[in-house]
Amino acid sequence: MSTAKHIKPTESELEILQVLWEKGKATVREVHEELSVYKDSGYTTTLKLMQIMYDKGLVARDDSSKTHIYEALVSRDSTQKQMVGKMVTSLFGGSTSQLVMQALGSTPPSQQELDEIQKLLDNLKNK
Amino acid sequence: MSTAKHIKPTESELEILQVLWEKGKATVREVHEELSVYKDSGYTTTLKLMQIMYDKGLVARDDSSKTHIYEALVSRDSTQKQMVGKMVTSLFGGSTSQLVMQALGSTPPSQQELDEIQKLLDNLKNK
DNA sequence: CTCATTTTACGAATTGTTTCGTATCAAATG
DNA sequence: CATTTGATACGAAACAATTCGTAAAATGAG
Repeated sequence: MSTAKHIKPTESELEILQVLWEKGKATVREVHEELSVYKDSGYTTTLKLMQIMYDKGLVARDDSSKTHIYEALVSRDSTQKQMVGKMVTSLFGGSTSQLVMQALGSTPPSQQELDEIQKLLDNLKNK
Repeated sequence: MSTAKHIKPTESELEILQVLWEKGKATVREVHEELSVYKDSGYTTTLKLMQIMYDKGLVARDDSSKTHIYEALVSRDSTQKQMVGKMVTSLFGGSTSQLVMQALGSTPPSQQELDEIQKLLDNLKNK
């Protein structure tokens, strides 16, 4: 039992999870390189954060060799679900459709993305 | 121009804004009563938070009489927009449609809500 | 008017997050 | 083997968010 599902990652932890979800497995160095593109905190900061995430159970770690290899323990999907759910209750009074309308209204996606959403919508309607 | 749009309310501040959006204007006491339903921090905690929000420019305050009357300075709509935007970048790699799909997929709205979304979708497609 | 109540103000403790400096260890290079 | 390089560990500072205790001021009841 993972018991980590209800842990809410912080902003910085989310950034790191992003990278891990994308890469699957990664060293601190690799994660830090990615973050460096848009952030300028030091290497040891990333290291410390990932150690904390390990303590919290957000990531797994293979420390069989000198350079440790990390991996996300929470899935992107479940984290998205958790945070979207939180947002729906805390900001949209529980109305999922309000959130959807807000999202679609403020930054309209491309034609192709609209088609995908349409497909999902069609699916939901036939129930 | 409010200049407070880019301030990100904290979790607790959001709870207070919730009440202010609902009530329009309210005293600290009134806000605290509402929060008490599901939270058990003290009255002075709510007071302090609202004072901080005043300093930050998140709320307005009428202190012409002893009991001050507060009012939200940031709109529910713009706050939703801001937080949804943040979530899209930080959790969905910038893809609004991914957020929409996640939201629709995990807690499907009612038939009527689906129709509303469909209407918005039709609108977006004709552009 | 006096006292109890309600309110704001404010300092400060507590807790959580982010950041970095420094020590230490292991490995590679020469 | 000595030195440089690159990695982890760890403490602690800096900052932010939350919480409360206590004081002081205004109000209202008797």
